[in-house]
Amino acid sequence: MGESALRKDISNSDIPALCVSCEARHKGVCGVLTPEELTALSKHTSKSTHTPGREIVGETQPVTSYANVMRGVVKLSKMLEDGRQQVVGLKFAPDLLGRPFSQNSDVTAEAASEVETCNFPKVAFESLMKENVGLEHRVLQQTLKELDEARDWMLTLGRKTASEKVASFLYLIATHMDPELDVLETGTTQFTLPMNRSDIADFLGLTVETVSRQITKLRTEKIIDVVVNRQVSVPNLHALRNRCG
Amino acid sequence: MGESALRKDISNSDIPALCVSCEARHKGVCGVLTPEELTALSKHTSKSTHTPGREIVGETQPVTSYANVMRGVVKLSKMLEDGRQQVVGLKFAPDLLGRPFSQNSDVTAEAASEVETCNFPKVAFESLMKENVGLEHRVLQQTLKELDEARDWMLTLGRKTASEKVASFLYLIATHMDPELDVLETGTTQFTLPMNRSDIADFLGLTVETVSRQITKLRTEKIIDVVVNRQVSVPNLHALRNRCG
DNA sequence: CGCGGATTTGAATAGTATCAATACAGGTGG
DNA sequence: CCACCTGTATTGATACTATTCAAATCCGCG
Repeated sequence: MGESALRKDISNSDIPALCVSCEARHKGVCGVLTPEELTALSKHTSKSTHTPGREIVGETQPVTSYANVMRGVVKLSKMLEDGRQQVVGLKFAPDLLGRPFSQNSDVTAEAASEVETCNFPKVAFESLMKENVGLEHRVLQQTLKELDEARDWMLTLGRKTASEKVASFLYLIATHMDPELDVLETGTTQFTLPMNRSDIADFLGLTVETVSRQITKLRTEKIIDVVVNRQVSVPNLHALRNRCG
Repeated sequence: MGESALRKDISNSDIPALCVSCEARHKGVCGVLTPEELTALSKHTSKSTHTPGREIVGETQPVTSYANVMRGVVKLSKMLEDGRQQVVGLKFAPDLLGRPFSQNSDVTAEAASEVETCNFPKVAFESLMKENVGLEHRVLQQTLKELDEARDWMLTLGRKTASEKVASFLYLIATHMDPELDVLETGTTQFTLPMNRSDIADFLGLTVETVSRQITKLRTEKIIDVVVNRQVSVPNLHALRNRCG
């Protein structure tokens, strides 16, 4: 097991071209990697784009690679034998996709919107985790964040009304889609929903019809403004927040 | 930062008395610690017992220690301002209680049944994590397990009927309370529910009345036998499993 | 412009919550 | 040891929310 010499004084030109403008290098797991490690890893990486609905990683199917979400939204979902489906998480850039130390993921990862990912082989990443303890630390941090989010959503699924669920979803998207958005800001925010009504219903544990009715209700109450289908604008984020229960 | 010399050839007598019969040392996070580390950590540990309902760690309140669950069941819950509550997780021995790297937990940990914990200061444990990378690895493993469980439960909360929810809960308890139980076993299993109907309702996102009705229904259908209130026996675990959706 | 899938709207129904009353379990004191 | 008492659990009647099934409308796109 080699010692990894840490050198911070390396210019940007030593960083792989792929990584230079990547969000994951700053806020994601790659942030703890040295230029040398980035270069080594980048030898095995490939970028790919996924159209909405395209399955990225199947349920209980062997997973041989990890991927950073670079653009778009990925939905993680679970299904019952009879087809009932539940979206159990959404991944935004620069989140990491992949279940460490497990040969098969028990969730399905699917592109919700148009998605761009940066993929690297499972083995390459896991051996890097052994060399650079900071990387494992970062993975732990992200996993803890995901756990917090999952538990927040359990409260939504178990205890909120349909109306509160829809408001919570819109609030979640509003605060995650626009990186510039200051959560304390009360000004108008506008965004494109990264998924269709059916996916939203599966995320909220509701039917499409109920989601649609609640969106209509929020619109007539002037909490949101649906410009056209997926285009939503929120005049006052606090007012929306107050509808989340 | 000192190097930790690994010596495996140390007899049991070097292990702190507290740890000798502790489940956490075998299956829990303490399993990766060397006898020296165990001894060092045990200087700061204390055992405590909690009666049902006793709050172990409060929501958004500073957390200064971790704890291993040694006996009993701890429930983790979240609450809305208006009092609606959702249980977001159950901890059994030898699970670790505590949110790494965060000053305040956003969930409330409360003894569901009578609980015994082994507590150690946050700082002692976290500095040990820095020295022994295996410990952080173990924490990551447990966090990933919790995330899997949280997502499983999201499917239950979002997509299952009241009847399936209650069956799922009973199945979960049946397979977690009796460590001897082989899940593939079809023989009769009997156990004591570690919590009251109100807690069960908060775990399932239902009301007490609905939980009660569904238990009654499962009983009349001979799927379970309620000996007395908390004492449940399951003649055929597969039959119960089939009711989980 | 017209087609097809997505979304919204409508009416009837089912499932769960709510409110109220009763029954039960388990502990206490006579 | 039994009667009582208190909190927990069950049962009942009704209200209400969300689902289901069906139809209409909208949106994006060729």
